[in-house]
Amino acid sequence: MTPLTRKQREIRDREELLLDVAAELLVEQGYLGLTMDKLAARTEYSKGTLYQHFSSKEDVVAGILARNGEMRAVLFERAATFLGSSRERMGAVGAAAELFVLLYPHYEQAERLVKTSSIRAKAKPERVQLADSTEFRCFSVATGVVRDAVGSGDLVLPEEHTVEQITMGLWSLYSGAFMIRELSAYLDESALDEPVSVLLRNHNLFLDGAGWQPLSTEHDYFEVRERALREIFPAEAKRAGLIT
Amino acid sequence: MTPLTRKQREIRDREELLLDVAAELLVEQGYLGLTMDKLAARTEYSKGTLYQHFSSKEDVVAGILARNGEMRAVLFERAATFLGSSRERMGAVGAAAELFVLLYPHYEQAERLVKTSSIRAKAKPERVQLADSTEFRCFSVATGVVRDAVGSGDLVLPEEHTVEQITMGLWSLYSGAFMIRELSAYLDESALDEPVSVLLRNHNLFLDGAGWQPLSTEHDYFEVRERALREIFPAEAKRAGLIT
DNA sequence: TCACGATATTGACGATACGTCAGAAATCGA
DNA sequence: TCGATTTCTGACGTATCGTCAATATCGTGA
Repeated sequence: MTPLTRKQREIRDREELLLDVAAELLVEQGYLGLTMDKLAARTEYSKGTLYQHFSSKEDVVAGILARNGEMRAVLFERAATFLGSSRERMGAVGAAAELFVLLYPHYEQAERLVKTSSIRAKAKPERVQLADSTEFRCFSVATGVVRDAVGSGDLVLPEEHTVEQITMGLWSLYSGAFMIRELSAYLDESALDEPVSVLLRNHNLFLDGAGWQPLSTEHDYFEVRERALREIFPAEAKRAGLIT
Repeated sequence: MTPLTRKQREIRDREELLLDVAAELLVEQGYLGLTMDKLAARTEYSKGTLYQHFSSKEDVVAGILARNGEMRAVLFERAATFLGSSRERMGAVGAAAELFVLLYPHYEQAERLVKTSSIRAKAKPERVQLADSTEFRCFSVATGVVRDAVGSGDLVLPEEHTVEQITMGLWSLYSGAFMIRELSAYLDESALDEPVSVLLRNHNLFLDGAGWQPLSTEHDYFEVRERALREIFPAEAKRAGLIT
């Protein structure tokens, strides 16, 4: 790595600023309210300059996704270092996922947009790939924990099942819960007032179903979650209001 | 209900046509490629006429969602009439969910868009509510089956758990799997080649974890799925290629 | 310090798409 | 048949995207 010139640093910093302001706009006014003219006005750069960074409005959204995806991957990787049984480590990874959606509430919106194929198609391929790769890193971290569980004997895979399948089940449980949580903002009156504690309970049911030891009936995974947050993410969890 | 006049029928039929063509455009060219001018040109109506039906482009997408949502709700309601144990009936509901995504592949795309708040905000509130209510009907059908299971003693809810929570877990498993399936179109190389059989396996793990009798270790739920499709949805399942 | 070529920035502009509305066309009723 | 009413139409005003010729800034060597 050669050191960056001043100019290169300026450009990198400017891109950060642009993404910050774009994320703000996305939260405040949604996808349709995020316009290149507004972004230019708020950042006090011209539209031409914006287009030196991003090929299109959709590319801006992909940029937001890629940047926050990187943060999520880092959280997942840190979570996997939690000291404990394999199932406890998976609990820590779940806690990281939870923490992430609280810290970056606009991520899901950007994700949904970039997963819409016609929007994805207009973003720079490199940026889309970068965003995808951060998601893949997260998935890999989780799969690694499942694999460790199989290796240590904590988890005996039922016949025909694979480690990826278990990961995919958990992944689905989390993404479904987060989606419902976000939606409940306008659906409000649902019998599911506390999506997050529901989430950990379902995480436990699923892993119990797979026979991953120790079962939730024998171990307090709510306590594990709390401990993981305190030990690995003290600052972030405080910021998100998950611990005091 | 008073009978519809000829004019009213014409208008209703026209709306069907508009939604058909709009769904076509959405599939072919995506959200950004679906334009009101194209829709007008293809249907040979003028833009003014389009706007007598829909308040905006976003409203068109919500219209697609509401119409297909209605079909999904009907499939779910039929599935719940499957004769068998409570857990077998839930298997039938899962099969309906699977069938639906195969029959209406564009539904998910429309759903993702309408769940994006700024897009939802531009559609007619009645139409959005209609789309929401069809989803709620599906959720209710599933919850009803869980409740029956509790009533019959097939399922003893673990302490602090609720029927809605079980439904939400299953719902998440399905929506997560469908999302990944759709995405794998461009992510391709994943260790998850057969998202759907993975799905039923995860469905089983989750319900086993909840202790819903009879457990998948004691009963062949792949056979149940097959039977449900043949008995309740013979025509649709054939069309989707799930049975021959 | 200044001059000059290279690089970065700007904002006006063309193109496209949305949503509207005044006028044209079709329908209805007497 | 003809006027009233409803429906339909597409040209138009506005907004936003993405471009590019013109302008400003920067870096460097005399």
